[in-house]
Amino acid sequence: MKRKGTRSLTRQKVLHTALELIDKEGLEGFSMRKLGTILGVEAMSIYNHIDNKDALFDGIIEHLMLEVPYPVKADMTPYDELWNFAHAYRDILRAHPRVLPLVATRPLRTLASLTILERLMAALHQAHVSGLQALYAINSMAGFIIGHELLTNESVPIASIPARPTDMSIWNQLLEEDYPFLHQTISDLKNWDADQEFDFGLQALLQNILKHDPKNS
Amino acid sequence: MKRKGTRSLTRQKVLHTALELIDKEGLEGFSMRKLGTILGVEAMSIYNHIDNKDALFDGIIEHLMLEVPYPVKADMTPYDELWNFAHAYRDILRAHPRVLPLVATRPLRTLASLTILERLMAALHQAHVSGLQALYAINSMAGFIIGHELLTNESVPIASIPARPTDMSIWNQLLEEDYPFLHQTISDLKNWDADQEFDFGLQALLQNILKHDPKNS
DNA sequence: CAGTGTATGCTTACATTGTAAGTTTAGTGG
DNA sequence: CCACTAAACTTACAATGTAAGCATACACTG
Repeated sequence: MKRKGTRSLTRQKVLHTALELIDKEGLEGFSMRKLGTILGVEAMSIYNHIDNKDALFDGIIEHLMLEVPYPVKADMTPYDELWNFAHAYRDILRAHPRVLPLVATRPLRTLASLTILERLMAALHQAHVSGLQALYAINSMAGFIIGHELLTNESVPIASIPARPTDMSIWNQLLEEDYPFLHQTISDLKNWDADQEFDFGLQALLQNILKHDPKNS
Repeated sequence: MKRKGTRSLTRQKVLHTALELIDKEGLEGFSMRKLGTILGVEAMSIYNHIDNKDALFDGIIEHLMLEVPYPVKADMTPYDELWNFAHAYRDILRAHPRVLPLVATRPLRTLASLTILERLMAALHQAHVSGLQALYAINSMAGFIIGHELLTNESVPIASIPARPTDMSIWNQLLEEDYPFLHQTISDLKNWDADQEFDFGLQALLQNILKHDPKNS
């Protein structure tokens, strides 16, 4: 009985394992008791390292945000810097699809990503976008990233358009006379691509955000 | 004991009351028992009208989507049609802020909003945007709307920027030397406006989406 | 109108959840 | 080596979603 009372648990280990558990079983499959079992510990022991379930979730998100790599390369244009960050952020979200509802739902209550924000502001400043405009730009981009990921992530974009070409059951019900334009795009659906769509929207946003700048650097 | 066995409950009433309950108490304050009490009925009776809690939530979302008015005016440009729809959609979301996590999280599994989709496609077609491009455009817009609303709605945009000018506690901790660009925008925060930010992003998106069309109608 | 089927509501019951409260254990500093 | 303390364990409870079975009253049948 070597593990009784022994200090083996750490906050890091709790967060890490919790993330793994959610990745595997989803949010509804998650419970403090299961987490405890995996950690080889009673559920209540976890509460020595985190305040409660909500705080645990906040910790997981912070943990995730810290993993977003900020793209640093020499002589990068502001456009590319924003573009690459957006993709890096999206990649993290896509690496943990079942955590997405958490990220989307709860505000960042931490200073963790201030550094990232500062760098984005710097990039925009370089493109002569600053102050409120820069904030608006960043928030618009962040909103788009999260929102688009929600719509795309094992789910169905607005009004039951199948995200994956596989589940086209509903589309077969579309009568040509009722929904001519939708009917017309059924054939295009096989070429639908989430990444392309993301790039489409991101490009539209960034081009307009940075267009006020005559020279692009 | 006049109400025993009497058919008083309807699916509509259940959905409507559930929406009200969530509006008032939030998602975590919601329970089948509370809903039953309000309806003057035992919790289990509700299950005669809906399959389970999840189906109830789906129903609420569908109910909400049906309330989004599609803007119809004569001689509207496609741009204005999309613009107005985006605002109508956002208005509904903002009218029920505590339902937002639901809308954001769960896919539309219903045919309810196909009509809206069809009309958006028509508008885009009028602007000579069709097929996959049109889908990408609509989904980008929808993603932006939901995502931005999530970031704005009683919450904090990426990295603890206060959505409302009121809670600026964190910003005071910003040292000028560590975050010069952020520090610089503190003074601008009092002018921060969610609506302006939304319009900023929406405009950026729509302008680029429709720019392929030389004449704007 | 009598009888019967069925949709609707009620009652009871159970497993699962988060976590408060109290107890035990084991490493650490004196 | 002994007391202190942090960490883990145990127990307990209230709240949740919902399965199963029972009761009632309305809608038809004849």
